[in-house]
Amino acid sequence: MLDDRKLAVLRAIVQDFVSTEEPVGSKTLVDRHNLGVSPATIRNDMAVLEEEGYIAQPHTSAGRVPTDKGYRLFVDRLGGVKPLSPAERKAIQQFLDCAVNLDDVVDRTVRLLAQLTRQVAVVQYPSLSSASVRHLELLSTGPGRVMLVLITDTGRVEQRVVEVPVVTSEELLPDLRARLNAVMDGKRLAAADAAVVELAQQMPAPANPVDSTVIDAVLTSLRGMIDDSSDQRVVVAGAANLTRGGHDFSDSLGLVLEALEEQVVLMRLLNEAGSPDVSVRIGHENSLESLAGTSIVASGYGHREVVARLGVIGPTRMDYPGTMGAVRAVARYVGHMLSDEK
Amino acid sequence: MLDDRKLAVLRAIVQDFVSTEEPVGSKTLVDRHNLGVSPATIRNDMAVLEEEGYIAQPHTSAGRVPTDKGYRLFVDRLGGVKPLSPAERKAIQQFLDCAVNLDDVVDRTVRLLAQLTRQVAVVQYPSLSSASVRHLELLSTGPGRVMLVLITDTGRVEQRVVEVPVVTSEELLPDLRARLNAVMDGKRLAAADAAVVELAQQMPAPANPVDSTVIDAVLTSLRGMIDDSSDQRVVVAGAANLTRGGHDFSDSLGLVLEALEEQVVLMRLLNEAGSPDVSVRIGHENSLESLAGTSIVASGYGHREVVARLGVIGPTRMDYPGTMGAVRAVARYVGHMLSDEK
DNA sequence: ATTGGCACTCTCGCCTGGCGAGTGACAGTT
DNA sequence: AACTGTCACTCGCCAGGCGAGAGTGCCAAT
Repeated sequence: MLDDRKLAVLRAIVQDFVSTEEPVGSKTLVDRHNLGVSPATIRNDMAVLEEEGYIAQPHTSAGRVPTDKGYRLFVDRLGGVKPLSPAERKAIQQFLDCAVNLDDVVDRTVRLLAQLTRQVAVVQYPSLSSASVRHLELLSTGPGRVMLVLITDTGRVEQRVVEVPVVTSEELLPDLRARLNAVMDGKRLAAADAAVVELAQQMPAPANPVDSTVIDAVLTSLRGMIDDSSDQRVVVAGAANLTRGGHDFSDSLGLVLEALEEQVVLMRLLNEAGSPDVSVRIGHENSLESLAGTSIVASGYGHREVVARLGVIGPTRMDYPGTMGAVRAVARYVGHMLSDEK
Repeated sequence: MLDDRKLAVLRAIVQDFVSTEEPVGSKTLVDRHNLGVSPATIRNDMAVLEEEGYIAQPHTSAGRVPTDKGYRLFVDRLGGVKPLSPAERKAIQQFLDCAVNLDDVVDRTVRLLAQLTRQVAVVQYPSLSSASVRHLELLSTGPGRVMLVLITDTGRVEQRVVEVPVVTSEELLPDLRARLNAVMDGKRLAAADAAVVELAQQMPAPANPVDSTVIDAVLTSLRGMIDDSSDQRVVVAGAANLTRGGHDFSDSLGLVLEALEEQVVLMRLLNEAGSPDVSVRIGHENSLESLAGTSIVASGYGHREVVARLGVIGPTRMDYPGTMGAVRAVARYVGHMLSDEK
């Protein structure tokens, strides 16, 4: 149905349209790429491609433009992934190596990705639920107040303050802390929650009845914290890049900006393609109406297993090979990062 | 020089222009506001106002538009501050009361402010340097690794991991922690830094020579953390609001978005007007070239003293009284919030 | 000081016609 | 059977011209 030349034509159309941002006609096509045939032949091929729905013309007697379906074919079979230059790789490494914090890692990653791809970058924090507990700390931060600090092996720190009824006895908190760490340490968060429940039942009845309510308060808050912090965070950078380039979707720009501020929406978009490797969703393929004109290139990242996802959002007319290369490279480096830095 | 009527005319021009977004002429002016005079009189007044630089016309024979100077006069002497409706106040309170975290407070505040003013909201985290130390925790998170967790009375938590040469002796960390807390507790961060230095000198020479390097590593990292974390963070929300309204500065939109992603820039903008109360910077009054078309309404917030600032950024053509009212109200509520919640 | 009238100057929207890019169809060539 | 050259045709885009409308500045009158 589609012979090699037709595929070559489609590839050429995509490449030209991406770089010039203008509908591309048969003449300019043969001029720029040296396909060994005449414009007329190309026109016939283009007619077929249009019939099959891979390209379309914005209006009669304008050049052709790839459709979502056309981009999809391009990404799957024609474009490939363009690896980064050694210089770029080095720059990535140097930039990320300076990070001291988990926050810092994420922050640098998202900026880097935005700059590298010149598009909007989105990075999800390493999920807590797939992380395991490294330490739990209980601090008395004032009369009647206890602060819980939970530290995971991905370097994330979560804190919460609990109001407890009264001043507790001296040894209560250290004791509770020791017990909790004993059962939670090294466990996955989901498992840790179960461990807390179990511990609550096995706890010896405390000497002081007030202590019992304190323990109760702390444990419920802790469970709340575990539960609550599985809703993950994402950070965004490079929104200004949306204004670059032919303001082809200038009216939908507001809608896109709105979507970028909705954590849950971004989360869903990132996770829609579950593949741990780099994946692409083009135009209408993603579920959000307001993002019909945009594509999302995403990838999981992590050390041994995928702990979260990152990606970029840009117009469907984007440089897929380059973007995919950048996303893949950054995802890998961040993965390494997480293994040794924290 | 400017009699009462001329001021009234200026006020009317500002109000009309803000609501209609179109240059306002003498006729429509007398129609909408019932100044008891004829258009011709208004024209004379407008000529004077223009001569003085309070208004300008985009082109001959179009209506008049307020200049930055005109807005300034309006804000200082004519507009006043429009208090929020009781319903709005209640909504603010309810929305903010749900916050559990410092992060949560800031997050909710910035969203609230964006929604209330329908503009871009900016909230600065309570500064660490004006905060005081509530607790310092040292945790061993693995062989050769120590995590520092610093908690301030504003509820902020800062952490950092230190690589130490070898496994430390059992009592070293608890001992060090006790000493550090003893000298730092309750101190302002700036003072705490000095206290750490002093402590370093007074420390008895440890039994084990390796311990000495550990102590060194921890203390330098701690000082780095104190120093480092005085660079504050800001969060932004409502960027989508920039696209609302007549795309009068559509070309500069990209520049504004870029500015919004630069933490340092935002910080400077917020702090430019040092007044603890609500302050306004109009158009070219703020130092950034790319924000020439925008105004910034900001205010300090905090419980007893100003711990940080918040504000909104919008087009110079904005509803100043309403915006100022919203900013003031939110700043106050967040102040209350900080006093008791954390 | 205020007013009504009048001439003037702009911008904006609309229509127009010419231009050029690009196509589809068809007949000719290899 | 596939490719090529050609030609008529269709549109969108870009001045240029025209009229309407809005608003001003000035001046004489009250």
